[in-house]
Amino acid sequence: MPELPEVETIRRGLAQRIVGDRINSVWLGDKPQTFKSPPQEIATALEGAHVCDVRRMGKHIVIDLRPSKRNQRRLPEAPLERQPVRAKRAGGKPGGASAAGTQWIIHLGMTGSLQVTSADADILKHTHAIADLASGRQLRFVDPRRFGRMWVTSGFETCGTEPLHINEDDFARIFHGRATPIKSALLNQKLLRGLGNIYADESLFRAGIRPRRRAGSLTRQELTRLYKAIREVLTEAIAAGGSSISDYFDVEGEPGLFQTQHRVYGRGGEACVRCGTAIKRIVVAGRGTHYCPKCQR
DNA sequence: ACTATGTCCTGCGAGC
DNA sequence: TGCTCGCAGGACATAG
Repeated sequence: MPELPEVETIRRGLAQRIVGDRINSVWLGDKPQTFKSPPQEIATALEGAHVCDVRRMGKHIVIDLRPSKRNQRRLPEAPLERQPVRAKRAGGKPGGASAAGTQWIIHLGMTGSLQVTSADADILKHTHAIADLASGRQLRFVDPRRFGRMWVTSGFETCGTEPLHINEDDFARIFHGRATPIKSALLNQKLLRGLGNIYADESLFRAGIRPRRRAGSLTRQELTRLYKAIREVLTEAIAAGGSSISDYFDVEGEPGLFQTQHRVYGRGGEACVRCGTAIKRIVVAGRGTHYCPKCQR
């Protein structure tokens, strides 16, 4: 399941391969829920567009496009998403630097992947979109379980703060007064964006905090440990090219390596790497949750 | 306003 | 061997 490190790995691979290229034509599949904009609108926005940049916001991939001359008509602005309660209004620049351009937004969901292939490569089952590039290659979106989504917009904004950008004080503030389990809070993209089930479990293990602890009950010392643990885990995972569990591969079809570094995720019943106690598996927020009952309090 | 839960979707592995 | 069943989970809708 692509979380921040996997999406970042994909972003880097994509940026290397498609920035500067142009989209000649687009094929979109017949699964309507994959497309959050009308398919015709996506096709119009993409066809002829020049790829300026590939960025990441949380788990979203943002492909910045300069529309073709023919299609300069502006897309509707992104609907204003409800602001998280404690989010401060960022100083008033409306839309941001690229508001003038078009953005192709892709969320990979659980099993989504993006591949840059030659035009004659076999088309995998569950391929939902293909963009023909001027270089002769194709950018393909494949997603067996169809939790992934794509759409086009301008001035894409999303709630939550990047866990690798936030400072420690703001991090601590996010959890203040919350009764929900800390694991649930970590998965809430409106608070922090980019953490998913794997890295939430791994971060809590490194911080020595039980997943069911009420978020608001964490001491400042624990929050400091958690802040550092998250940064450490994400940084290491990005360096390893992400974790390959089930369907994850980067744009070249290469798996990540971080799964060998998992200390609790997917290790229910096995011995804790630190103390040897059996790792417990419980369900929190409807998600499989793994922790060491001795190391995590 | 916050929190918890059900829903979507397919592949895979366990069990018989 | 071949079948059924249950599980995996990110984001969103809905209910409490």
